[in-house]
Amino acid sequence: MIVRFGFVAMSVMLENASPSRTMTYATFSKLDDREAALRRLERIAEDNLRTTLRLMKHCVHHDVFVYRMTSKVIPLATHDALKGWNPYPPLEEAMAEIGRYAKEKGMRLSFHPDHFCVFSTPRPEVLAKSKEDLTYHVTMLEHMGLDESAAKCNIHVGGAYGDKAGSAERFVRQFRELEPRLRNRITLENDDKTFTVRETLGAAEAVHVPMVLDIHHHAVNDGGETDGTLYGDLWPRILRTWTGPDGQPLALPPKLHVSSPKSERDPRGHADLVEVGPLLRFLREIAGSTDRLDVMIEAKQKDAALLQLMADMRRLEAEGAGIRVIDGGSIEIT
DNA sequence: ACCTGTCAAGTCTGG
DNA sequence: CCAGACTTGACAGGT
Repeated sequence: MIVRFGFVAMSVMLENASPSRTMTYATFSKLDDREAALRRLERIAEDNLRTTLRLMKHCVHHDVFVYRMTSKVIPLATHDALKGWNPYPPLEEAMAEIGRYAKEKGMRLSFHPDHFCVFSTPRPEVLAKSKEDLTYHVTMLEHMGLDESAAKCNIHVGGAYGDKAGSAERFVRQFRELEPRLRNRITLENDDKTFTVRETLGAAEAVHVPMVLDIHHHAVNDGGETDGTLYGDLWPRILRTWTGPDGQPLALPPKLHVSSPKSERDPRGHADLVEVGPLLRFLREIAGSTDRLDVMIEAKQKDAALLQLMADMRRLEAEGAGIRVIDGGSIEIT
């Protein structure tokens, strides 16, 4: 099994490399020339896209081909007071360049809309806002020229509202009503408080989208599953969500999210780095089940955490741990 | 240059 | 029923 590693949004190694620069609405609304203010937002967005491309080159330099872009590319993109603003035309070239570079280098790009994208909500206005938010992310991928087989948006099922089963059903119902353009862009991830692996998997199967397994979320919200049910039942079903109707693997390999608990006091928080031991144990358990796997590192130290993890992998390789480090961003479990 | 409070958002909890 | 917690990186405004 070939495993590629990636990281999220920003680098702690590069200087002045935030892809999430912004302007608050308070500042925007104080500017008296609205058109000029909009141009300023567009300029910030363009800078964020240039920085995103710079981060992608940084990835490739380190043999990293899995990268999640920040959701905060276009400041105030979905703000209610900016309805009617079309920020995309001036950003088209910058977005196209990102897509071209990703395809040229074989990079897997993704988005993870924040927890405000909730298709289980009972509130129509929140559902409408969720559609808007997802549309924003999908529109960017479209402008990048990355089709739905190449780039996805990962979300959670959402809130439980005191009735988890009913909320899951509402998720499925409301999700099915989405335009195919949005539906076909989704992956679903188990969360750390509410929807467990089994519950998320049920929803993913019902709406026919791939499921991303977050092993840290599972550790703190396991729904009483054992290793036996995880490896014997749930994981094979998760893998099946990454195949087409013909049973053939999708273009995108299955994806895993990995992080380590921040502390005993805050077990759900993300630590600076990722512990190599538990991750490697998991990878070994599933090594025979798929040829390829992409692992998203979600650590406070971002790219530095990925580099440290790879250094740990090299050490284990030298100790004869049955892994082969292929390059700076991928390993083979043998 | 640095520090503290605020911002975005929706859900959930405590009072 | 409403205020505050939660989460995160960056702004905004003060020193």
